[in-house]
Amino acid sequence: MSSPDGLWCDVIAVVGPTASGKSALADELAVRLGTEVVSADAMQVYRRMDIGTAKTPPDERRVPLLCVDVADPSETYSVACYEREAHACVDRLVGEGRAAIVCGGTGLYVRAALEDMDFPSGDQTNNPVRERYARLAEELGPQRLHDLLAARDPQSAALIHPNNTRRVVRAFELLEQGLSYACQHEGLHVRTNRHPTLVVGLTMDREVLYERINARVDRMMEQGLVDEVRGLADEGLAESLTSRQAIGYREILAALAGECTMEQAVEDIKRATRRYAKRQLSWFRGDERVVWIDALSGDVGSLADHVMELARRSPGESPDGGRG
RNA sequence: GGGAGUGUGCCCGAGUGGUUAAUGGGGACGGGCUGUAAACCCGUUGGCUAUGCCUACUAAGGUUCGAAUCCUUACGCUCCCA
Repeated sequence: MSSPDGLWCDVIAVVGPTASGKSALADELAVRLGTEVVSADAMQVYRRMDIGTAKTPPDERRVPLLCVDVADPSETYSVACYEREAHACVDRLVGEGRAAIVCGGTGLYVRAALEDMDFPSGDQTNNPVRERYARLAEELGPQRLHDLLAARDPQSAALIHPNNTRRVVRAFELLEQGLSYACQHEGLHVRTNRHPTLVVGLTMDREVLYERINARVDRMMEQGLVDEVRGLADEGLAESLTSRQAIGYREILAALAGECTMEQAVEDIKRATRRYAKRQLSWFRGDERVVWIDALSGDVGSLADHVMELARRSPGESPDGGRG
């Protein structure tokens, strides 16, 4: 294989919870390897959502940041769209004999970038079928909708908790396309990399992480998060299906609508971010490919040294690396 | 100084003599996840040498077969009159 710069891998993924320093490390790695960074973040795909998504400002990027600013906040983006774009970016870099640096905290997007997810083709996220079942869910209530699914597709129903209406609706949507949620669920845990990949996970002491999150939210406020949200609200963010669900945006939106004080909104953002970090940790802990390194063990430079060492070792000697 | 309240698990807050280790909410922790994923959903949350035991509703006594629930005192907090 091409293995650039004496590396055993073609892709280096940097994952971990928010505020753990992924972006800086990815940027450093990309500089050293003369390559580019592919973002794996579900919210950074949106244009003009910069401060709240902690997008590295263009003038601070030393290498191109891909898969960022590819959608309008009014659009409803999805993993399937992301997968296509991410694969194109990764393949281009690898094709040029360069290692692709994938960096992000959205677990599902990371998988989409690294693996072939094979999402069934079909309608957009926003579609009449989904809307119809969503409405039905409201009429019947979660339990009865789930009962309905159980009658038509017991295997899928068994996999989805009755309260998880979103998934139940999605199962119906697949059913309409002649597919079963249960079928695609099979082999869910088999992770097959498209290219030889090193996945590095950044962790740190939970308390320190939370302090960093709090500080980062305060910084976002100083940088003008409220103005950013206000601007987006003027162009209809509040109606958007996906982007208004972003942490930081929905809370400020609520405050702007007079539902709570701005002070309360800031607290809500911090808490939501903490929880998000926890979920991210939970997701990545379940990924056996991840080689964890302590983000507090050194500065960006030494962390990059560490990663380079892992990437140069042959897969056989590395603790976990080469699988897939 | 006098009077009236109140004190519950990490926090808030129900419970006013008996299926009570104690409803509920928050927080925290853990988990799930294949087209909204920063979303959506679930579980745990006194301790243990655990099919049972111990410690628990400010503290110490008391009443009772039995108390977080009733009584006494102490301490803390709140309010009212001075």
